[in-house]
Order: sequence, then C-alpha cells, then structure tokens
Amino acid sequence: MFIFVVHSIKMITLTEENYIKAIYHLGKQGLEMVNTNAIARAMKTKASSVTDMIKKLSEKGYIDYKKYHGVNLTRNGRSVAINIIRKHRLWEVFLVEKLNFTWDEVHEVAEHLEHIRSEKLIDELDAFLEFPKYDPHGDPIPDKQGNFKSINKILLSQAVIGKSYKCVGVKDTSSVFLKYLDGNSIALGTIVDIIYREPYDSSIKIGLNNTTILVSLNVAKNLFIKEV
Amino acid sequence: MFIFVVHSIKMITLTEENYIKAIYHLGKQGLEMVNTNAIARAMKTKASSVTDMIKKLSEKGYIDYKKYHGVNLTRNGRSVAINIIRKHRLWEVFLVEKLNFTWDEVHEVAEHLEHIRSEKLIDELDAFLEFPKYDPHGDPIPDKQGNFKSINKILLSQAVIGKSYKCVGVKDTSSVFLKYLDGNSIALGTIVDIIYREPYDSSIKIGLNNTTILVSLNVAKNLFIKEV
DNA sequence: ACTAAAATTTAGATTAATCTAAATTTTAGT
DNA sequence: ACTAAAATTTAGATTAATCTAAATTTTAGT
Repeated sequence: MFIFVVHSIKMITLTEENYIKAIYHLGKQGLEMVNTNAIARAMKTKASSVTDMIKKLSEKGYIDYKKYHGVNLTRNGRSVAINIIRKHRLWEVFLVEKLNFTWDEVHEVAEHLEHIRSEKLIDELDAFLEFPKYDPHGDPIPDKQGNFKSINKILLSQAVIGKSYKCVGVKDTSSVFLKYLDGNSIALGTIVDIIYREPYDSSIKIGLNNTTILVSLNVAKNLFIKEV
Repeated sequence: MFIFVVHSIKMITLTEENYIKAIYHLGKQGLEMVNTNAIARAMKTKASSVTDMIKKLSEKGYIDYKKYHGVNLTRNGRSVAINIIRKHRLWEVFLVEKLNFTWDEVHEVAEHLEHIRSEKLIDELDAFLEFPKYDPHGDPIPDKQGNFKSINKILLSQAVIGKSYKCVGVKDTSSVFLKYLDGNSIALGTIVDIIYREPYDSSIKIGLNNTTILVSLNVAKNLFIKEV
C-alpha cells in the first residue's frame, strides 16, 4: 500500500511577492532588521496585518523572523525579490522604449506586469530589448542569474562645488518629482556643473545646457549623479 | 453637517472578469441562456461556487440572472468581456510576432496579461503591433470601441469535395491540436484541396503543399476554412 | 400528469488577507 | 533601575472565493 503525503507545495501569492519586494527595498538601506511598522507603511496596511503575513513568509522560508525585532530576507527570499525587480525594470524599459510611455508613467503599470509568471516571457523580453542594463530611472536590471552591479553614484546633495557630474538615476520615482526634472530639462545623461551651495538652506545652484537653475535640498537628495 | 454616503463603487475583481469572459464565450454559440454547469465546467469550479458568483455579477449589473434558468450578459457585461478579449488577443500577437512564441504557447501567458488594467498600455500596444485584425489563431481582434467582424468561415468538416479553401482559424486552441497542425504543415493561410470524404468515419483526404494527408473528423471539426 | 434523474440553489464551513481593539514587549529618557 | 511611550503581537471579526452535503426546482420520458 502506498500513502501519498502531499506536502502542500503552495505557490507564492501575489501579496506575498509584494511583501517580499517591500522587505527587500527596506532592507537595502541599512544592516539592521526590517521592522513591522516600516513594512506596514510601505504596504499601506496595518501593523497587525504585517505580523500575520510575516509569520506566513517565515514559515515558507522567505524570511528570518525574530519576534518583536523584525525580519530579514533569506537567500531564497532575496532571490524571489530580485526576480520581481528584474521583471519590473525590464517592463519599464519596454514601456518607455517601445510603447511611448514617459518615465513618470511606467511605475504603476510595471507594478502589475512584474507579477506575470513566465520564464520564457521575461527572457524573450530581455532579448527583444537587447539586454538593457538600466531601467528608465537609472536603476540596474538584474540578469537571469540575479546578478547586477549598481554604478558608483552619489546624491546631488553630496556633490563637491566646482566639479561636473552626470545624472545617472533618481531615488524618488514619484510622478511629481520626475515631472519636475522634465520641466527643468534634467534627464539621465545630463551633465550638471555644481556652481554654488547656499549656506542658509543647502539649496544648490547648478549649470546645465547653457543655463543655471537653483534646486532645493529636497531635490538634491533625490537625484543620483556620478563624476565625469 | 454633511453626510457622505459612499456607494462602494467596487472595482471588478480578476475572478469576476474571468467569469464574464467564460459566460461570453459560452453565450456565443447559441441563443439560449448560459447555464450554471457549463460555467462551472469552463471555470473548473463547482456549480455552487458559480451560483454564488452569478448572484454577485447580477447585483453588479454584468449579467441578467433568472434563477434555475441561467444567465445572459448585459450590455455592460458584454463590453467588459470584449475588452478582455481585445487585450488577450493583442498580447497573443505581441508574443508571437515580437517574442518568438509559437501559437501553441501564447494562450496561458495571455490569460494573465489580459487582466492588466491600463488603457494607455493596450492602445499603445495596438499601435506598436500596427493594429492587427486577427490573432495567431485567426480570431478577430476587437478595436478600441469593441467592434470586430468575424470572417465568413466554415469548418473543414463542412467543406465541399473538389473545392479549394484557405485555412483561416482554429476552434480548438489547445497545445496538442496546434502541434498536430504544425506537424502536418498546416498553418493559417495554407491552401487545402478537398479530395475525398471517407463514408465510414467522415475522415477527409486533403491536398496541401504537393502532398495529401488524411485528417479525422475530429480534426476537421476544429479547423476553420474559407473559400478561395 | 407523474416521477426519477438532472440541474441548481442553499446552508454552513474554509482559506487568504485584511481590520480594530486589547494585550504584551521593547525602547529611551531620566 | 524605572517607567511612560512606542512598537509589536494576539484575539476575534470581516470579505471574497471556494467547498461539501442537503434541499429545492426543472426536465424528460413514460
């Protein structure tokens, strides 16, 4: 007699994927564990809901959970997160390069497309786009194996007066910020000269395309640049 | 004092969309109402689950429901269905023409892509593909307004001996059938000559590309052709 | 017209994801 | 070291979609 024990190999749900992605992004910043409230904020949900989900993700082996102290992605969880990010960023490139989306329009749609599960789809999309290395916001796209290296970038707020830099990415990808950059002719690749930092509020005067503009500290803290 | 009465304008769920699509496809064949068991079969669920969903769809105005007698899509429900079909078929064209999918691989992925909600996405995709009129299985693609005309096609099983026809579509879109066609060099656009119908089992001898093959009635009932 | 079989619906339960309110644990300032 | 505030978890409830088993209605063959 045979007894089949079904280990209930449960598929990962869409919501679980989104939690894992959020935990990945939150964990990137520091070395500490990611805490419940931060996840709740990112997921626009309540802390108690996060606790429930955290337990589930922990049981499924995507995170290490220390009660009252927070979570960290396991190797497996990190791999899930990176795969979703790969899909998200490839779709963003597709939307901008092939479907005439602007860089402030892509995020919302990509949030949905990133959950489509088909290895062939994403590998073929990657090839169709000629294996792009960066998405429209300057973020690196992981390859099939999950490898990607971020470029050596700093924030505009940390720029040295007198030097020249190239814009290579944005930290804030909100539509309102990206439209601000569009409105001031700042795009990825744009060369900016750091002219002057106002001591009072740390706003920065920069030169680009034959003009100079003054950007606030808030703006400077959300634009990535690189020495040229 | 103001009292805000929230009318709970509930978004249509993914599952609801799939039920509406199934009802649309089932309703196409005949003029009668679509019955519960047929929906259950199409949705791979139980009749009791269908009854629950039917009530919900009826309350939301997507279907007319006559208890114990079945359902019909309302004008609104039909428009939802056609919009999903438009998305499904456009994605299928994209997968085959741009991402090297074969016609037997597209259905499953398109089942997921069809639920992405972005008008801009689908209109731009339509333009990117140069407004295709038919999907890889020969099915017509509705335009933005939901208009589409099916071509004047018949089944191979209804062909007249001695005449020549062009293959224009498939009724069965299962992978195993499409691979059978591939294996016998039958593609959309292929010209077939109807040579002989075997009285015993209604199998049909057809000529194509300098050879003749014998196809079963089952095959003949799933291949759409058109007089040339 | 009757009635057994088929089709459908109802009743009550389950799972995933969420919530509020209460309880518990940790943190940070003295 | 104590303790109030902040953070987190627990308990119990809700919603969408599903299920099984029982009840009800329709259908189809005499």
